[in-house]
Amino acid sequence: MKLSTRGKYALYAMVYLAQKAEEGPQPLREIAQLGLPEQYLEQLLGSLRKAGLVHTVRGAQGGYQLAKAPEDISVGHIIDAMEGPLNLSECATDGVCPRGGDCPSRKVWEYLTNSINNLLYSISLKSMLESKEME
Amino acid sequence: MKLSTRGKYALYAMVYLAQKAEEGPQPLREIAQLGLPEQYLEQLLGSLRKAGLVHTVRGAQGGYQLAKAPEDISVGHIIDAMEGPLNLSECATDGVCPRGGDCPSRKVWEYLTNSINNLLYSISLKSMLESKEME
DNA sequence: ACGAATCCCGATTGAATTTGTCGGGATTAC
DNA sequence: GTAATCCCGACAAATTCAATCGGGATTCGT
Repeated sequence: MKLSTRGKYALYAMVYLAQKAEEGPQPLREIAQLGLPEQYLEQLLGSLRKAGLVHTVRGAQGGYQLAKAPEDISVGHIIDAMEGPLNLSECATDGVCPRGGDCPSRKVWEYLTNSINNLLYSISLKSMLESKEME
Repeated sequence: MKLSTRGKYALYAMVYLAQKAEEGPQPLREIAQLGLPEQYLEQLLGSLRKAGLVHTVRGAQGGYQLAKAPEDISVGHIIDAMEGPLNLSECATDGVCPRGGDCPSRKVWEYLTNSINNLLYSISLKSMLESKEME
């Protein structure tokens, strides 16, 4: 199981923005210096904006900045915005499982989905920068 | 983030085998009654065999059975066998990250990988059948 | 020894998804 | 007005996933 580059790049970008949170809008060009393909990154930032995680300033001297405080943005928010809600098995959500509601696998999907989401949402950009909560 | 059908089907099959653990080898045909494409499932069972999770009996009256007790096989073993080791970001393992070792994202990948693996390996087929450990 | 029931396995195909690129339009600072 | 930016939909390439195909190898029962 692997994360897509969408989620990965987006997290890199968001960490960058968190670091520069006090310095006004950061242009795409700058952020892409992290080693990310510029035009692709632009798309990703678009998704982050639509998800309400970044705020953009258009025009010259414009750029991207966090829409909320770093402690209010979690890895979960970011991954969600980039890849859609974590969904290990449709069976766990859709309810279109041919098996009954007592299917042992379904319970595992639900349990895992919840657990992983808790994990993801418990790590904020701020805690990342402080390297906290990660032992 | 989504699980591939490889992992999903394999878990269904393994749960089935765990249920029939006392009844001798189960032919592919039987297992596929779960609603899984037969020839595809055959491939998957091949991977499970190579990973040492199932044991096969060839020839007429042959079939598949668990290679170990249901309490000794975890969801983690199965997912691993089907999708390779959980690897959210190569950066966390390869060490080929252009960023330094103090990259905040890298720590998150490592932390998440460990946490999720712990989760996965803590759920055995046996506990699944008993619906334990899942609240 | 034979036939039926099985597993084994590599090759191939088709679809979907991912990872980008391209080109031009809209907005704003200076 | 011009340069610096963001915005956005369409396109293309590469990769991965899901599944099928065709035949080979093993073993049971008789």
